[in-house]
Amino acid sequence: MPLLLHNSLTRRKERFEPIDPAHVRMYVCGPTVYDYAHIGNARPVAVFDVLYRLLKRLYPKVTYVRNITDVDDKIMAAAKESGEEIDSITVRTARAYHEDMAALGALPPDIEPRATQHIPQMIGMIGTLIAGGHAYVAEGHVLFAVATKSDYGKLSGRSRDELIAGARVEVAPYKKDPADFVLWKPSAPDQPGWDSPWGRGRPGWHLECSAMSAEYLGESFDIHGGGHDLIFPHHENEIAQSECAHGGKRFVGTWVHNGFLVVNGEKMSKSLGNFFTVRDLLARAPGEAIRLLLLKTHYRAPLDFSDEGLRQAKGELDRFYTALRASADIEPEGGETPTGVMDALEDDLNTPLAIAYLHEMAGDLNSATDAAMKRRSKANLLYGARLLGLFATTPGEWFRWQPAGAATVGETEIESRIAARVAARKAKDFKEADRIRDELKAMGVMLEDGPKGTIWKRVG
RNA sequence: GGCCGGGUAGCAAAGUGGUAAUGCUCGGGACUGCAAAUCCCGCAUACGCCGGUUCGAUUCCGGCCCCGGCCUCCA
Repeated sequence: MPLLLHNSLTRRKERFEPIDPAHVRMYVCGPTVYDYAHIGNARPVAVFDVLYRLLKRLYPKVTYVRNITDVDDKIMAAAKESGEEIDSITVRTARAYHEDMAALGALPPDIEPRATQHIPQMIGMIGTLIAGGHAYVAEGHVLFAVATKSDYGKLSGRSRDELIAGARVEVAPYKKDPADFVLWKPSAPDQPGWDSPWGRGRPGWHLECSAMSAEYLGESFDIHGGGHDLIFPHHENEIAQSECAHGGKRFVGTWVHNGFLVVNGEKMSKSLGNFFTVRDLLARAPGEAIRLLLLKTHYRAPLDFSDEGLRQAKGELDRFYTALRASADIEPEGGETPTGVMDALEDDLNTPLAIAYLHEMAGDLNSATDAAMKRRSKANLLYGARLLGLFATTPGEWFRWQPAGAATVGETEIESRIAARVAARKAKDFKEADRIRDELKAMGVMLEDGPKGTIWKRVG
């Protein structure tokens, strides 16, 4: 079946038709690096990682660009508050971001451009916009003239008049039109800035994505993604800048936006202070459990984050890894993504349905009676998970995971106690055997007696 | 107010014009010294409300209610 994606521009699920089937190009808005990523920031990373994997399966070449915003007023504010140098903050935070996203099993993008390294491209684009009559200089600022883009508002579904009517902020006096937005703004001597034809200054937020996507993906490309909240004004303004700078050429074919992650029904955000960083969560659950949690809900639906949800996601992976561990000696047969999983993902990234198939396959594997069936169902489970980026670890590693700061007991110690228990059981001293089992359980180690002997796992 | 997403069993979460996947929870059984894991069976009379179209709607259309988001930095 063809790949279907919900396009925010048409508000419909439509067949994905790449501009060049030989080379699919995707841009996703990345982080502003001034603080650790929270779980809400991680949702688009997980979602677009699945899309990236799927596209790579479907097309010979895919270029995935995700930017890093390293010049921004929030970064400047963070530097002022802590006294840490801006460069130090952005480098350190970007590194932490990479670590956290890797822990979630996300593949790195092909290109990860930084705003500060593309100032000339941005200045060039502003020049083009001014020359084309789409931008003007006012009091050291360069502003985009919204009135020059007749279809401005097509993505967010709002007219220029509505924007002005709904505006809740004071309009800067130098704007010709209240809806105009900043392309370039002047920097004070103590603020980061670059020389430009309009004086020393820095770019407006929307501009970097237009300049960098053009640099690496061309004036028109296939998919642009990000969180739902970016539709307005960020993506709307990107369209305006890019299309006006490129002679009206269509900027992006398919806009994909993920829904919000909420906590207790409320939006999670840094400004509300009700957020969990990925870092904190990784101390409480394996990264893959966080990833599964993010993919268990369809990407466009709201996702209510909770400890119970995280616990359940961990439990589901326990089930999968239990099945894999029990079939460790089975050689998987066949290497195809199962049709159910493939169809689900091609239908607008239906990850919850794909995961449901995974559960059925785990059941098939557990209940398989003959070797051929086992080989086949193990292959289905393994290859089904691959596009979702799951089962990145081995059952052995998975069952060794424990939360940070947990009471711990060494593996040799565990083995020797198990040996003592085996001896006790052999001697029919079940009281002693149960005592050892309870003792280990108190230390977070669960025992399972099976035909092949006793195995153990750590539990969170 | 405008725009967008959502409202499915105890929880989570898919989906469909002909009485609805999957996982967890729960009950029974098998296995086990007992457990755990696994398997088998079962469970609940689950589709926000009101109309309309239809032989038939949870699914299509209209209206309404509720939750959340955007309209200001934000994934």
